Amino acid sequence: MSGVGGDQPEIDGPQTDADDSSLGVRARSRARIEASIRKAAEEVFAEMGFEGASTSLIAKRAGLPKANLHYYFKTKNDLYQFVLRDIIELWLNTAQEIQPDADPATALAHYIGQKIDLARDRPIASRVFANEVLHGAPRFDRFMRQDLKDWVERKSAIIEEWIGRGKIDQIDPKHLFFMIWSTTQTYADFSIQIAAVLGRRELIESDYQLAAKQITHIILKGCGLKAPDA
Amino acid sequence: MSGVGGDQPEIDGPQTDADDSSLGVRARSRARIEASIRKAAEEVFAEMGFEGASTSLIAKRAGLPKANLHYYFKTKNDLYQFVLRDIIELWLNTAQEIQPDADPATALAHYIGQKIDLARDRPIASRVFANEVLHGAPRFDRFMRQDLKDWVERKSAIIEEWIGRGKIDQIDPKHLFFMIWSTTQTYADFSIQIAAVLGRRELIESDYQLAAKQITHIILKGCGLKAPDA
DNA sequence: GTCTATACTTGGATAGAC
DNA sequence: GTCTATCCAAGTATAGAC
Repeated sequence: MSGVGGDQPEIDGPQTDADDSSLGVRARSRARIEASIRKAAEEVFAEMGFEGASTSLIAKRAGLPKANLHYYFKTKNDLYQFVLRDIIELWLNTAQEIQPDADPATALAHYIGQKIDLARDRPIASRVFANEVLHGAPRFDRFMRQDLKDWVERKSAIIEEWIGRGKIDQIDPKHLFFMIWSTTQTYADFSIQIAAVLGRRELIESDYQLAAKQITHIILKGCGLKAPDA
Repeated sequence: MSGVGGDQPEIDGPQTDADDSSLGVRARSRARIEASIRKAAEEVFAEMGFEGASTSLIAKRAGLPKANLHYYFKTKNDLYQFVLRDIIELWLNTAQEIQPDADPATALAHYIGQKIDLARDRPIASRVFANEVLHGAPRFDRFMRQDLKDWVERKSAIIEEWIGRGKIDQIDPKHLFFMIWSTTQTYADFSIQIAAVLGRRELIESDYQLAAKQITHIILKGCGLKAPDA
């Protein structure tokens, strides 16, 4: 059952009406329910992992009976795929500013800021992603070997071009991405550990700000860039 | 012999591991079996998480019947604690070279190298740790809020001293540790993702070497340090 | 479309023979 | 100390009433 896109999860439900005229109200209602299921599922998958998550708990948090959830998503795996698709989209939509003609310092600073914002605003999505990868990505392989690999290669080519033009030190672009991903996502995935070390119950706004500032400073300076004028 | 599994939760005992030269035949046999159980358990916990791991699979991989495993470890949680202790020790034994009179560049470079070595040599232990933190550290809280927090505060005080003496740029020591942890451990925890992006089935020696080199370079330069003479 | 009740399966843990 | 057989709880999924 590997592959996110190979066999797409049925976001339209078990049996769509051949008749489109009934869409309106019903489809809206369905969309609302699916959204509340997705939110509950994301939380539970993040907390307990795929195996640990129980459909009954997800149903309870979404405020409907377990059997009803199985009406909307035939299997637990279908529901999981539904959640993952959302997360993949978040990932692939970052780093828009990394472009050949951009200023490297500005673009990288912006990218790091974007990733820290995601860590603060969507930590749960990040944890579902991390959990999947951590456990061997059995339901995620296609995304990583195709979409993500392509993404990195496109972005790395741009950085290579920056290097060629002498706009940035000669570093390995791919490992630079691994560095940016890890340093920023750690504030979502391992926020509990960081909060514990900082003596807090949970991270606060100034923690994220300091993190973004210091990560940006060290990486930019480490790559031979000066802080952007911003 | 009296030490039959049930009466003493192996977790908290000061009991040492494999050094069994002074023990009897029975204890030696017990230690061997416990070691094989630990190895199997570490693998299974890393792959499936705590909830997903089944004692039957652990028993199977350790080459003994399930009931027998429950003879050595009364509950799944006891076994998990047993595995965690080993990992905690690994963590707390790093960064010996971070000392007030050390050269910052040398000490940090060595620490980063040590962490990358761990990522390469003990990725499974790292993943069990990561999984525990990722899911809210329900069985790990005390370690993080006490031992680890103390550890970071001791080490951070040393770095503050370096800063005071002008040996290193003025950075936040704690967030520097978060940065070193995340950039290095990502090569264990998310090695599957990194390998996928690099187009490999698994990471190879040169990947770790390049990672260590680039992480060290960027962090040292980013902190205003020159590469150590080494 | 939604809910109640239930069938079926897996997995943690134990009893008791050897 | 070790193994077979078994109990019991939890969890996925479905049948069928409304």
